[in-house]
Amino acid sequence: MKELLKQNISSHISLSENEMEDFCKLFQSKIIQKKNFLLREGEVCKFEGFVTKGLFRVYHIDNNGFEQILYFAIENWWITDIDSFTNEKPSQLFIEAIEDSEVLLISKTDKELAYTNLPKIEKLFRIMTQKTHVALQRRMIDNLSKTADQRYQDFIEKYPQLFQRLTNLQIAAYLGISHEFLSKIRKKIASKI
Amino acid sequence: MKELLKQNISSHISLSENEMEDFCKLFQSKIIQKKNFLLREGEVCKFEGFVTKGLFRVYHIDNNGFEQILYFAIENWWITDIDSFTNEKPSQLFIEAIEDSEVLLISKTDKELAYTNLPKIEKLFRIMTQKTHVALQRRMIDNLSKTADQRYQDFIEKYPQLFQRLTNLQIAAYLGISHEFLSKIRKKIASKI
DNA sequence: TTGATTTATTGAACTTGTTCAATTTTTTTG
DNA sequence: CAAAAAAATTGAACAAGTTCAATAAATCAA
Repeated sequence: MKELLKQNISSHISLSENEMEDFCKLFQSKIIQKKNFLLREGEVCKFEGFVTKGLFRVYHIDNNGFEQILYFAIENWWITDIDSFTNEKPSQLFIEAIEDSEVLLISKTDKELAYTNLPKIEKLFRIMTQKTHVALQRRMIDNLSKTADQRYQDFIEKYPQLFQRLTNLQIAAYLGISHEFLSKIRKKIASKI
Repeated sequence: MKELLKQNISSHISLSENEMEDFCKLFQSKIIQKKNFLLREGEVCKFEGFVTKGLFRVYHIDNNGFEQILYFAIENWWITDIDSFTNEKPSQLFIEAIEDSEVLLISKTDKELAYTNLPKIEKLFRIMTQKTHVALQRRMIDNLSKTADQRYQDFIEKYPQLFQRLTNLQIAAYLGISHEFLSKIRKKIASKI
């Protein structure tokens, strides 16, 4: 059941079987039904999670009541509010299950413990944070330089499997546009084929 | 001369005097005159840098020839293309000195060495990457939810000292808007006072 | 210090994206 | 399966931001 997690860790660093076992023991499985929350705004994020089943959206609600989706997380992705988790402050984000889902959670204390016991874990999370940072940097550049139309087509191309599991409302909230405008983009694209 | 660097490191982790000395020895000073480059698109980024004097801009040029500024770095800030540096691939970014500047550079091999010799260095860079990631995440949300007007005013409020050292062209390239539009925003704000 | 270059401002026409409201289509749930 | 809820589409009027071109102001280099 923790096979996917072990596989994911192995793709970043190499651990002995014992080290892997010991580290993975620190994770606890949690089932979250569709439309339920792993985290709500105002709560302190007490976990770092690894999705083994389902799909989550991580979003923020701005002052005008609009939703901005920071990212989605499907199987084999990590999920947390890194700001709230590391600084132990109230989160500004919601993490909601879009499908019936399962996550493996590790608490902050267990993670800190792992850092001290096994420096390779520190390396693991440094590498992971670096990778997500690089991805976000690319998205930042794209958002600054591309039109909504281009960003939509890039999204479909980059995440074809994810795309099929999302509604247009969710994709629009990720792209930072209204769903009506996304609808018009889709129409324009369809007419070109 | 490396006082600022030591101070910066101490704000993230605690090292003994010896550890600090040994680590800081790995950095070499480099002077970069205004309008010169620390890194150009296509080159592999061989360093991680710490700015001790001056001001840099880190930017990308898109397919239409437009500049997007990812971030600025002044004294006490770190600077690198983390994607190019960690994955040893050609950079998509330019790093250019906006003022006569000085940076302390550490090479990839020396940094890797430090990681192995002193796990606390791994922690240092994990913490730093996390912090820049959190900052970028906030900027991402702001870019998705706020108008250019708001983003400009936020920028001035957040980085008042940096703001004074930049041209409006540079600020516009950071905010992701044309400098003409920034000019109009400035006029509107001025008329309200 | 003057000429050259870069930066900033402005206006007009245009494009991209939003808002609101009405309608249709799809999905969910009892 | 039927009713209700959620998602998607469409059009019209509007707002945000761009583009281009002309001019002014500031800075740089000889």
